[in-house]
Amino acid sequence: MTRVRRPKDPTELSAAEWVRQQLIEDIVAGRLRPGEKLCEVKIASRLGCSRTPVREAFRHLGALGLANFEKNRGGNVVRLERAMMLELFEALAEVAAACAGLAASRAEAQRRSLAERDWPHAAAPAGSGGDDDLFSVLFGVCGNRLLSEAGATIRCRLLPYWRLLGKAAEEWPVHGAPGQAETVRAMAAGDGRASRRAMRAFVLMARDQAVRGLPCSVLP
Amino acid sequence: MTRVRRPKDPTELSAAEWVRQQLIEDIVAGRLRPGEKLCEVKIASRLGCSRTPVREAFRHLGALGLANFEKNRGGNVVRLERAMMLELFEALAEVAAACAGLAASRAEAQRRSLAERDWPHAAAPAGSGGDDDLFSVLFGVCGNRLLSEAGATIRCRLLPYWRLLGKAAEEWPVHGAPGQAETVRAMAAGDGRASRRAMRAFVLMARDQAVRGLPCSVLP
DNA sequence: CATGCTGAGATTGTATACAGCAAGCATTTT
DNA sequence: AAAATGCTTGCTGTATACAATCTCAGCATG
Repeated sequence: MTRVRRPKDPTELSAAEWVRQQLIEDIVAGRLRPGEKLCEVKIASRLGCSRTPVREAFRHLGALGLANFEKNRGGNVVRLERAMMLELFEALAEVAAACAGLAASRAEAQRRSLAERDWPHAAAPAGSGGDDDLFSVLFGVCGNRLLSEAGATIRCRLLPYWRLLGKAAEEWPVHGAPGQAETVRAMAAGDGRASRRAMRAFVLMARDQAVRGLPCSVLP
Repeated sequence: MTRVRRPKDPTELSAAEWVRQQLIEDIVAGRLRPGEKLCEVKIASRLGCSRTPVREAFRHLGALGLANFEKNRGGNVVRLERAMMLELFEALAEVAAACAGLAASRAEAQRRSLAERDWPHAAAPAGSGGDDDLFSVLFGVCGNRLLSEAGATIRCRLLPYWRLLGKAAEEWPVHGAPGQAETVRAMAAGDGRASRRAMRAFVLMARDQAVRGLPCSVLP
């Protein structure tokens, strides 16, 4: 893998933090693939720092659920099994539904802004980094940082697989748009119950499509 | 603070992990109080290890939201403000409601076992460590590890303040029991919608009582 | 041929050394 | 006297050294 050096900009970014961001990006973007071994020394030399910041970053990845580490045996990028992916989607559905429900009861101005946007692409686990898709905006206006973070974390864990959907993901906007639009309408109208229901259904539909789309070789 | 040494039992517990557990217990039990400064050197010497494992534990506390760390300036045990406590309770209500809803749709045997227990004390943020209160059991039977963990984490962040409620907490079982019983009944009956509603109302009631009970000196 | 042992190499866990940042205090300057 | 400046001290961030543990090829043995 190509060697990267951290920009020599000592402003506000410790090596540990930089490494952490770098590794998360690498995992989400698929440069570090599910199941891949994470070796402190190799990562450290690739990123041009010592093992210490790498270790701290590793522990953070572990806390986020993006990697597994066993004592004295190093770690791997988490490789989801079907059951776990179903759980992740289920949890995402619940958290997103809760966010939608709360968002529906927030200040009307914010909600109106939701209805007026045009939503770029489907949002289920969705666009790799852009922060203007349904979820990112939803998490922004729901008014509860904890739910937002929980949702964002869960989404992060699904993203590595999103890329692998390939063609199936291309069809997403087509099938996803109606559910997404319905959710947005309900939120804009301030109907909490309908928002929850629509959001939950939307994510669960995404789940079915994703689980169907991934062959057993990548999702055992 | 009294000096503690980790048991010299090399079975399956790295120093870092031990320190982490120790610090979490200290925070939840109030031995390390909200706002208290966390100094690597002092903690390390108190726990009889070097700074390295302590640093890793610190990062983990940060990820859990139990402590804040600023670059080059060390950290403190998180001190909640009223607004944040409200957010935590709100998030807990949503997550617990989701768990209750899911639990209501799981295998009947598990649900029946819920109805037959007798519930020791109220459960809102509740009992410091026991794992037989409503929440712990709920998280166990809801069948979704992610929601369980999210809920447990949020609860952990509230626990340090629970202790401070003092007399108000004593009254808890009285006011809390009805809502709790209703929630359990609904889950045992397999009524998802009622389970969610009852659980949400139950936690939000706990919130109001907690926020009322804490003076401004401890909850700015 | 299968099985178990062994020792070298690799990798992690922990301790320590060193450098850099931050806050407080004393001294100087106006 | 008040403000500015430069030390001093304590702490954190990172690198590196050392110890403990795991892995696995190679060999002996049944």
